[in-house]
Amino acid sequence: MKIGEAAAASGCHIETIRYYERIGLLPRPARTGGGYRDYHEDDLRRLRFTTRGRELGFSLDEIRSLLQLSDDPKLSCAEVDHMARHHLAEIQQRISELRRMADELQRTVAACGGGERARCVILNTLWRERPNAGKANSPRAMVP
Amino acid sequence: MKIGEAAAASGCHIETIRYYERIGLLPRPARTGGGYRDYHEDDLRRLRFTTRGRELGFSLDEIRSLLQLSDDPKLSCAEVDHMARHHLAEIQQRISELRRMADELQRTVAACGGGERARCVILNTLWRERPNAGKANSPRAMVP
DNA sequence: GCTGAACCCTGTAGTTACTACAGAGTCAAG
DNA sequence: CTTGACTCTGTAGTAACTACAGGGTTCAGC
Repeated sequence: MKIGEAAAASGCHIETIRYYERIGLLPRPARTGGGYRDYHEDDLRRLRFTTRGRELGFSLDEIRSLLQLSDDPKLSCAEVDHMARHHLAEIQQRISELRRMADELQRTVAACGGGERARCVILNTLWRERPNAGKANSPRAMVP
Repeated sequence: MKIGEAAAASGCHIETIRYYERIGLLPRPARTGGGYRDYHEDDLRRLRFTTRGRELGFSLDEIRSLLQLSDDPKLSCAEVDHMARHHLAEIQQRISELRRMADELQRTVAACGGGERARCVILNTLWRERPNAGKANSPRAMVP
């Protein structure tokens, strides 16, 4: 099957498939006489594994590891399990970070309400001092 | 004040401040005789506005717009309000997407439980066909 | 046999928001 | 006058794609 069909079957773009091949996530497929990529069932399975992993938020590096682990005949489930748990923890972290943002935004837009105040509540929030200044990014220490 | 102090006072890295200046988000500050950047209270306020905006998840382009709107004497609160609501909606979108991931990951790691099965439950999930294949990325249509 | 549309190829450059150097200059203390 | 901490410019790297430019291939229809 040609790359366009593989793209349609996997739900990702043609360029993405070529990108995955370029970075070595997918093996180089067979070629037709005219130089077109020719995907077989196995290539497609591997591609689907990748897109599925992306849908679960895994990075391409993590997916690369998962594929290697999966290829291993004496598969260690524990390692996969550890990766998944670690990844889940990261996602939960991101969720709580986003929720913090959403909560604060919600409060400010509720206070503003689209009205015509002298000074916008939202902008005031941004100009105001932060409650926990200097802790967000852990910048390098200043000696002087 | 020097850039290192500004970094400490704003909670972001020195390189980040220079980056903001380079892309025109912050105005070029005064310079000392030796060529060092010399930040004043106003520069710091603007920098803090930016880091605060980042904490709320706004993109640098959005922050640029917010700064312009804020500089406008006949400030239109409605526009700021619209931006904030739009941004909030995007964040909520991302939260629900992450929650979808977290839910599915949670189910699989719960089913696996770190045991030594013949075939890992997590990997099985990845190898399995997706329930809604081909819809995730809206790839370009295939005519043939 | 020829044309045109639809598909495919390689290679490169752009995106976001930084981060990490290299190689040099400045400044204050000892 | 040296040393160490700080700063400067400029460039290149990161993740995961996306978007071309400039060509080649395939095939249906005439």
